[in-house]
Amino acid sequence: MAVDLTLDVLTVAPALLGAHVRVHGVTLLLTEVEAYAGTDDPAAHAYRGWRPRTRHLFEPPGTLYCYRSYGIHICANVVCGPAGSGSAVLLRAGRVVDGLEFARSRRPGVPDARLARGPGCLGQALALTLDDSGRRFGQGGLELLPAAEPAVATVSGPRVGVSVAARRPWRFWLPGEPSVSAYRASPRLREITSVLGDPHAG
DNA sequence: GCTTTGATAGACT
DNA sequence: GTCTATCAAAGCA
Repeated sequence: MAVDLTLDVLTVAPALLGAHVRVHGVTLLLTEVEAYAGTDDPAAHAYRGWRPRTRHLFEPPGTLYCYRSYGIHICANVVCGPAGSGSAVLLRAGRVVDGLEFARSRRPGVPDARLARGPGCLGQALALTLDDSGRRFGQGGLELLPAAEPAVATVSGPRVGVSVAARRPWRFWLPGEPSVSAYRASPRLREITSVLGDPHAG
């Protein structure tokens, strides 16, 4: 049962848990994702509309959108939702199920369970670069394979490192997976929190 | 032009 | 638990 990427991002995101992503010789089972609802979502890169950097977000569902974070990391998103909505699912973490040798060589000294723990690590394990942004799943060796069966259970919570709309529980993960990254509030949110109180409450 | 800011990760106390 | 390297874009003047 393939995931219909044209559905709402909040439907697509949890449906991608357990799915496989294959690129650059490594296959990853997705264990953690976050939903970003395009121009409706203050935390999304697409919120302020089309920009040169975010152009691939506005391409058809099934497009890969990669961006550079904090100077050194490459994070990957799957564009989804209605065409042109700018919605995407951030791939935060996964478990390497094939191509372990490649992933290990790209992240020397890292235990297998942590090869793709966190969006920056995931990009590194998959050897993603900004040149991969704009590629389409299903073409040129970039594949998105649906989960063999729907996830037994999923959990949701606030998105990591997001300083706005922090109350939207749009992070989804598979409970009990060692490859799921720990929650970290945005540095900016932490400042705000210290003054206004806990934004996770309520 | 110049300043601010991250959808981070790893090192450190 | 806290601190920060690092750099491309965005935002502003």
